[in-house]
Amino acid sequence: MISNRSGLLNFSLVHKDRSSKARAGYFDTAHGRVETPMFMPVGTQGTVKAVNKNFLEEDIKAQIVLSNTYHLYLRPGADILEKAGGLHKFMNLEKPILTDSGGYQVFSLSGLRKLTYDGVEFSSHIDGSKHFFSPEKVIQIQRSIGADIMMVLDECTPFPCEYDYAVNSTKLTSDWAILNKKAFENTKSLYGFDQFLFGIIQGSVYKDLREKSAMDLGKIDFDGYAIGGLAVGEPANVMYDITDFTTDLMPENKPRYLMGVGRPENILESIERGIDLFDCVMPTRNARHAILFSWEGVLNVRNSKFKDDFSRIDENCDCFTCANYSRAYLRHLFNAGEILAMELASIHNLHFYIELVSEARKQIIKNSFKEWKNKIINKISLKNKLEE
RNA sequence: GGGGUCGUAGUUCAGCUUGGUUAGAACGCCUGCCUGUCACGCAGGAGGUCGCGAGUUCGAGUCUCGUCGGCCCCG
Repeated sequence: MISNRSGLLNFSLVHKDRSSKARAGYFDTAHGRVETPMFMPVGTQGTVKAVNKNFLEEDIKAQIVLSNTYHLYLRPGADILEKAGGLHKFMNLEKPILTDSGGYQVFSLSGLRKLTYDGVEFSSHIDGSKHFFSPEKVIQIQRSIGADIMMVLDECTPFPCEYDYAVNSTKLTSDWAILNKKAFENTKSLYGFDQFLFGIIQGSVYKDLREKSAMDLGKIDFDGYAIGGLAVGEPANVMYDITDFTTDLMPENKPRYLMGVGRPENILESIERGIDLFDCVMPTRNARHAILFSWEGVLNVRNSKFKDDFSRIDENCDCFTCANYSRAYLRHLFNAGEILAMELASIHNLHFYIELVSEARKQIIKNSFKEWKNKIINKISLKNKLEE
């Protein structure tokens, strides 16, 4: 049965941690189940950069991938995606897909943009052509994409952000949320399966605005709720504080998604504060820049000390890269500018991120999350200090 | 043997005509950064007795002479 009503996503809590707000759960989409906490690899342009389908599914074990409305709208365009039968068929991925609305791009590519109550006018980073995004337009595009989970159009405030600006911005995001929901209800899935809609709570670093935003959005029955506007340059303790504050105001029976976060330690701290979903470019972008994550901390595999280090990146990792190649070989590939370097590093980093959240889930169910989290974070930061 | 030409950073070169702060570039090397991805990107750093020796000059990578080495041409 296809529905164009939100509030129908089946999210089940499997276990709640006794000593923190951490929770383990799952939800189902037409393209499969997502176990939470979960990390979503970022596939902005309909591809997780440098990683093919086989590795994504079988080695990395991604359960859901994030893509992007702004980028797919500009290229290849909604018409091509419709002709292809949606993004799943186009990129040949039978996994759940969540699409960001483009709200972040409006903020991050803000060189040329004009915000009004009706939407945002912006110019393409590709050819400079002018375009207009409204809540309705963004829903329509996400229908063409066929994302399992669509995100509302919002305004992502920068950091620092003046209080007065944040007040107006948060109000705009709340007003847009209503329009997003209406557009969602007035349109239908194009490809024969249910799509869901998540709202985004804004409010910058101001608790009263976060509270207002959470209340406004809470009145609208979204399938899940995201916290936006964090990890944009504010100190980590501020991010944790706002996250902790905001999750208390979010429905318990719906997925909570902290957008754009983050470093491994950010993710663990946020799981502790009640977050279920994450996405971040860090494992993939940093992989392409030779930064590898591991259970022992971070290493820059371009460093000369690895030139004759034939050990694996991480003794405790069983990803394809670690099973087959050494640090010295990775360093050689990066130094030589070989494409394989980015592929192998991306596979490893994504494998690590997904294993990190999967292990967190197991620890939550075992009621040992907090101890485990402290141990892991100490290990990672101790190693990072030794590196200095 | 005679003539020409070139010797400057690890590499390839610029600077010399017209002498003047701390001799530059590219690549390479080293290090750091990256949080709802436009970008195999961005930022920084180390590295040179300017082949060697004299001379002219207040001052020489630059002008003069010698010398050593590479390459080319003529015998």
